[in-house]
Amino acid sequence: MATINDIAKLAKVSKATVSKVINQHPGVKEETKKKVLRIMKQNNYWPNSVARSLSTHKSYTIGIFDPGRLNNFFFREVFEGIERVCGDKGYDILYFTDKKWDGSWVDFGYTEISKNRSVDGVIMMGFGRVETSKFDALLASDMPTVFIDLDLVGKNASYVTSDNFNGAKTAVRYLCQLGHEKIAMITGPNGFKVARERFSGFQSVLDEFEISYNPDWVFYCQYQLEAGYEAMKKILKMREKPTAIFAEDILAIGAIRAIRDHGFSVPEDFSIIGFDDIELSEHYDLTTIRQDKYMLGVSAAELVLKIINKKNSAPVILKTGLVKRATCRRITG
Amino acid sequence: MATINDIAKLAKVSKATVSKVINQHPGVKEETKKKVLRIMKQNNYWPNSVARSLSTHKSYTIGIFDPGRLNNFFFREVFEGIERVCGDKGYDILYFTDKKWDGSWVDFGYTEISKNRSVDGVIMMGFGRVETSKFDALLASDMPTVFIDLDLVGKNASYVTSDNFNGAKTAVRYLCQLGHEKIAMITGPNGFKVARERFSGFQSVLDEFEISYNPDWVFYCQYQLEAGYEAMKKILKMREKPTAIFAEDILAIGAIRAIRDHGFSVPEDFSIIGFDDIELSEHYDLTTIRQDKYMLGVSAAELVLKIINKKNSAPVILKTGLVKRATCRRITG
DNA sequence: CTGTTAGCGCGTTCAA
DNA sequence: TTGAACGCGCTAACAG
Repeated sequence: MATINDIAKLAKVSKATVSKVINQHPGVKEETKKKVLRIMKQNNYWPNSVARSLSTHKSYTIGIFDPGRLNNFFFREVFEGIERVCGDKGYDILYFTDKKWDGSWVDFGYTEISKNRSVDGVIMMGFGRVETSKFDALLASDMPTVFIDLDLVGKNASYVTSDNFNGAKTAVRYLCQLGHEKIAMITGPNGFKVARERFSGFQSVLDEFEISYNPDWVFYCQYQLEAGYEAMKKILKMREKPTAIFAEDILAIGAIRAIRDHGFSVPEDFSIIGFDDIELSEHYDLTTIRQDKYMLGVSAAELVLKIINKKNSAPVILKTGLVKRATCRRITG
Repeated sequence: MATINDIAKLAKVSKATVSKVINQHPGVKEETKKKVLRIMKQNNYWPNSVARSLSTHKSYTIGIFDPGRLNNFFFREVFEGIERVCGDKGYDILYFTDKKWDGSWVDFGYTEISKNRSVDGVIMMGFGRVETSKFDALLASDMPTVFIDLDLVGKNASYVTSDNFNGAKTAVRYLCQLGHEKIAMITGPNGFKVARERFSGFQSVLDEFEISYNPDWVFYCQYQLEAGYEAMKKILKMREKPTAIFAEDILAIGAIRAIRDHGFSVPEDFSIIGFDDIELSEHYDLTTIRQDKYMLGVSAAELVLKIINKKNSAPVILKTGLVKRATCRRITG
């Protein structure tokens, strides 16, 4: 690979001059500029980005921390949005792997890892739990940071999220309007921020419709199909059963499978409404609340670039929408 | 962030000594080593990887080119395997985004992009078409490279793939053994290497069972559910219909949906066998040939690391397996 | 065993 | 308008 020195010699100028044309600095005679550019083309030269990073402290790279390893129906779509924006702006993506040998990310610190690799900013996704202390250093640092679905702000940190509270309200309200008064909720771990917000929306609508809240009909579980399945099995064993269930998509799908496996059907016996609208949901004809995952990624990337460029860093909250499919029906009191 | 100089001063040694303890070079007195290590800990110091890359020409980073942008049921799982191995070995992953502004990857060249970013090796995935010319430069270069599902070898290049030919044979043979003699195939674009191999396997078994080959029952289409749906619609309109269909999973699922939408059922009216065993397949209870996608990723990452370390670089071909579920039935001649 | 010195490839003053 | 010289943080001979 040719270096800036090679080009300088071939063009019979100093490397400083070459550097100036590369970076489009003014103060280079048009003639020599042309010449340098030509030599660069001829030698298929492109400045080495590592050396450049070392001296500019800028890498045109966005780091991503993602404990879910993309093994998740949700964040895969988010990733697409991030990729699109980064590509358009000339950034590549550094996906931080989870190193076993150094005690993993948390022990070493997100800030250190990011600075060490000289990424220009980081996106934190898939950290659902509400234990913000491990992010303290990052929030206090000057590393441009954007959290997805965790409303943390800091010196150079902000977040993007869907409007979980209102999305949940839309879901439950829809159920109520169809005549349901006995509504269960199967949701994520109690420690998860998004799960809490959705639960708040759920309760809020119950109040609104003056429906009494039954704690036996609320299930907290891991975000896995099997967990939704098990929760539904418990519901099926109750003497007093709900007529409708609100659950995040993957859990809703688990519930649907449990219902079918036990000889019941959807929506005849139970109405189900989801939250997320993951790809799988369409295959189950699941009525659900759609989160625009691609836009979540786009927004996160755009926001981190804004912070990098010292523009505003206001959090972004995305609207959700009701997607009516076939798992909810009207019931008559 | 502390630098090696800061540590050297604090420890009252030269930075060369610090460098030696960092890199675990022999020839440092145990005592000074302890001291340096202690100072490093105290100052939360970790060597800057960019500077280190500049002087060592090694970055502990594996690059990935993936035109499918992970927006694909298949490569998402592959990615997990890559991530696992890279993480265990201390490598991060640089995901090359598709830049619009520089004429995209192909115009600028995979080799240049890789060298420019100083990645230690690259994995090429999701390049299905058989147009190998655009890889010529990469194959001739000394950049350690591993292709997934494209049997290209070069100076420092090799590949991993599933045994598509034998996998396809297993699938079709299973159908034949169930008594099917009228078998259609819905497959990917004719230009795709994996599609060709599977088609060869298909034909091979037809010969083996002395079944005449009917070209009207072979459909080439994009790897999209809708394409499988449309192909099946055509089959449904034929007067002489096959009794079984062999198709890659996403196409098989499209076919199943078409069959159901038109009032027929699986496997009563048509037996369907897939290839891939993507996540979605289980939800359709699709009998299929499983590719170990996670292992494909693991193997690719291990192979590229071997090449980097000048070990052997023999191609890896992974076995496939038959996963019996509910979409195939025995028929009586 | 330890320190000095010279790069790695590029950006950026500051003179000329 | 151009170039010499220094610095980014670290590694790698080579001396001492």
